[in-house]
Order: sequence, then structure tokens, then C-alpha cells
Amino acid sequence: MTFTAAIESAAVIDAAAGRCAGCSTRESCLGGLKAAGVCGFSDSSGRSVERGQHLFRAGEAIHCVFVLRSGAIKTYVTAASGDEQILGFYSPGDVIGYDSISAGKHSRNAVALVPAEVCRIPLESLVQSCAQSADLLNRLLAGMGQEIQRLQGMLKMERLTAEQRIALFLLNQARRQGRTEGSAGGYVLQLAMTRGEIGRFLDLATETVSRTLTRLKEAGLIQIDRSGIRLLNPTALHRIVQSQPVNSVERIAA
Amino acid sequence: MTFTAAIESAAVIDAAAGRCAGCSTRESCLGGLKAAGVCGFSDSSGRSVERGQHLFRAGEAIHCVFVLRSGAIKTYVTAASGDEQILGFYSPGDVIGYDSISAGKHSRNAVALVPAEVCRIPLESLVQSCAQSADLLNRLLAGMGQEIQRLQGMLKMERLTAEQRIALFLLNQARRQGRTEGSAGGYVLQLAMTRGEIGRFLDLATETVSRTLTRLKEAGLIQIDRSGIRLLNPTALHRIVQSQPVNSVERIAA
DNA sequence: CGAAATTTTGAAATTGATCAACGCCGGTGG
DNA sequence: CCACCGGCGTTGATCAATTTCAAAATTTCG
Repeated sequence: MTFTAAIESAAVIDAAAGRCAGCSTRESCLGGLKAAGVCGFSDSSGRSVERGQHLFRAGEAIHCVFVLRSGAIKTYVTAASGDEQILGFYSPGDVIGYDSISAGKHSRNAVALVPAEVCRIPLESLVQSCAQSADLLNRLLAGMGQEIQRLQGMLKMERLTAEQRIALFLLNQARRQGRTEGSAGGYVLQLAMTRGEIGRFLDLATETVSRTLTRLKEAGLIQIDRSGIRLLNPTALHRIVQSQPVNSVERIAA
Repeated sequence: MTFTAAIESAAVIDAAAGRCAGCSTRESCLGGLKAAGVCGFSDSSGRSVERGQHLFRAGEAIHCVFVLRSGAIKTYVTAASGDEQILGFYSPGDVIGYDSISAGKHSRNAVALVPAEVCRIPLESLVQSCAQSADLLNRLLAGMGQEIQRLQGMLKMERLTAEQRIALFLLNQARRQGRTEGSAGGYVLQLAMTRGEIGRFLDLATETVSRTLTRLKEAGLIQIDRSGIRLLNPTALHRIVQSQPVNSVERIAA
């Protein structure tokens, strides 16, 4: 109950129609964009989540689907052995909770990596609205289909070598972060998660993550500055992902 | 085009209303069961697929979702390196194609492991029917949610040891095959796939699958007879799955 | 029956995990 | 202001699980 109380105490952002106005993700919002510039949900509400605070936990009853407006959130499950497995890192615009629609309760935990804001969309009204709006239904089905394909992609990732997984992870993060271009060319990405979290996402030991990043750095493919990573040679990273396991940095670096 | 032709030439089962009558999966069919004992889809049609024949291939346009009525089907993708990754084995009653709804085209291949029969549900009418039947919409969303959770389960599976993965696989197969009880107690399951296919599903080398099955057999937990496997001690298999990696057959076998 | 595919078994090689130690950085409190 | 502390990251050495390579045994199917 302690965590439930913590969740309830989270700040609730004004639910007025003006809420959508400043939303950076409204163009691609699940609710669609109505004429007035607000989303199609009349009863959605916002919420801010502090770093380290849970958005929901496995086992809790489900009432909403969440759209991440800002910040970063991870979802994870805890194995019987006690160690956590990260199922996804979410960036602004992502929808969290598709898996739990019609499931009754959450199957995993969600926690903010940095201060975040989400939009809560009540499940009941979401489903009911689908009966009226074919457009919404299509967006919902598409969103769920994409979630399935994202998981299939993770499954593929798990068959790659450590180096390939890290390279693919960096490329994916860069793509999701909207390709913030750095001054000296190449993409710069800001990692909201620790090495350990990357490892628990990719199924690699922290040490392996660190070693592999170092190797990529020494090969001149990336530049590391605390939690900021600059992709100096995305093409080479791509080649690493595509290459046969026998190849590696030494063979790929142009 | 060759494969498209092959698909079109597949036998089309009579689309009369009587089709549902003999369907072993109609109780749990996506379409629901109407008063007349037939499913809610007026325009679905059946199709039989021979062993080794493809139901669909990655890249093809999507027209239908399939409900497997009998037989066994696997879905897979082919990596750049050429080797296949199996994404799922389907048993009668399973729905195939959720991932592709609203995606436009298939993201993976589906092929019959043994002669199979499927029911084709046109995508367009499925989505349109959801607007009229809240019941159908709920079943569809639940099905897609379950598919997401199935993939999350696969993700968890990939973090287990070879022995745990095999044990879990056997238990899952037994559950899905409806717990056909054997004469001498314990569950008997008929594997429609080869050792190599099990390996490409669990991400294990064929040799590892074979070795692990042998070890389970020698520990007295299972009995192997060609492609038939009898689970002599499901409880012990469960314990293997739950146990810490340090434990293994020797420690678990009661 | 015989050829091809699958399965099994053995031995060696390899990848990534684990164990261990150290450095770095930020915060905290004297 | 500085010393201490804890978390995080890096690096090195060793270890274990699984893959790979190789070959024989078995099964399947034409």
C-alpha cells in the first residue's frame, strides 16, 4: 500500500483542455488531434513522476494507458532470483501499457529514470471510444501491433553478440532521441540510464557493457563523455550489427 | 510470385455455415460463438496447408488473420546471416497474425510443420466488426495483449540456462497441447518440430537441445520415444525452471 | 533397401559472466 | 574546505556455459 499512496500523491497536472497545447508529442498522440488542437480524450489527465518513482507496479489493477510526454521511463520485471530484467526504455511520445489492456492488472513495473510527465488515458473510455471512432481503433491496433514488433525486435537482439547488441542499442537510442546533431558532426545521445541498466536491458553484465563501449571508443566509432555518447561513425555501427559474428570492431572499422 | 501461386492453389474448405460445426476450437474462437453454433464472422473461409507449405511470407500484403484449427505452424524470420529465428509454435486454437494488423504487410514467415487447417478471417471485416461488437473488440484486444505477454515471456526465457529453457519449453508445450494424459501417468506430448527447430526457437544449438534432453531423460524426469516425450515428473521440471542457475538436474531431481 | 536427414556423442574453442580491485565523481558532514 | 563515503565505471584475471567442429548412430522416406 505504501507505493499506492506514493502514486496517488503524485502531482496531477491541470486537466484543462489547454494541457495539450504545450505537449511536444501531440502530433503523434494516440488520441489524435482534434480541430481545437487538443486530443480526442475528454477525460485524460496528466501526472508528473519524479526520478525513481514508480508509475505503476506489477500486480496492480490497471486503469489507464500512459503516453509519455517528457522524461524517460523504464519497465521491468523481477525474476524469482531477484534480479531485474528491463523490458523497455520509453521516450517522449511512447505509449506505455498496451500489454495490459484487457489483462486486468499490470505484468511489469514502470519507473521514471529522470523526472517525467505522462498523460493518463482511462482504459474504459479508450475502449469505448473505439466503438465510435474507427480512426482511434486503427491507431490503437497499430500501436499494439508496433509493440508486438518491438518485442520481436528485442528477441532478435538477444541473438546478437555483445558488440552487436551495444551497437544496435546506440543506434536505436539515437533514432528515438530524434537525432540531435552535435557540433562536430555525428549524433550525440544522452543516456538516462546507467551501464548496469543497459546491461539488464540487453542481458549483458555491467562489465561487458563497459568493456564493449570502451572498445568502440578505442576503435574511433564513438566518443564517451559521462552519460553523453557521440556516434562518430553510425555507418560502421550499422555494419557491426549486420556483420557475421566472426567480424568485430577490428574488421569493421573503416 | 511462385509462393503466392502456391498459396492460392491451397485447398479452400467449404465456407458454409456448417464449417464451424466440427471445429474443435470454436469454444474459444476469436469470432465468438453465435446462437446457431457458428462463429461471428460471416465471411471467413477455411484453408488447408500441407506440411512445409507456407501460410504467408514476410513482406506479403496482409489480408487475413488466421485461426489454427488443426495441425501445427511455426513463424520465423531470417537474419541477414541467413539463419532462421523461430518466433513461435502455434497449436490449434491459436490466432496467427496479430502483429500484422494495421502493419500492411507481414513481418515474418509462417509455415506448417505438419498438415494443418486454418480459418481465414478477413482483416477489414474484423476491424469493422469491432465497431459493432464490444465483445469482439475486447476479445481482439485481449488476444493482442496476450501475444505481447507471450513475447515478454520469451524474453524472460532467453535469460535462463539451457536446461531451464528446455524444461520450460516442455511444460509450455504440454500445457498448450491440452494435457493429453498418458496411460502410465504423467503427460505425453507429441513434438511436431525437430531438435534443430526447438534450438532455433530457444536460441540453443541443436546439440545442446539433444544433450539437455538426454540429461533430463537420464535423471528420470522425462521419457523420450522418437518425437514423443512423456513428462514423468512435471514438478521437478518446474523446480528446474524456478531454481537458481547454480542448481541443475542433479540437485533438483527428487 | 538405400540415401538423406536427423540425432547423438565427444572434444576443443569461445564468449561473456564472475570475482576482485581500483579510480572517479558527487554528496555529506565535520 | 576537506576528508570520507557510497555508487558507478573501468580494467584485469579466471571460470563456466554453450557453441563449434567432427564423426558415428539412428531414423525417415522415396
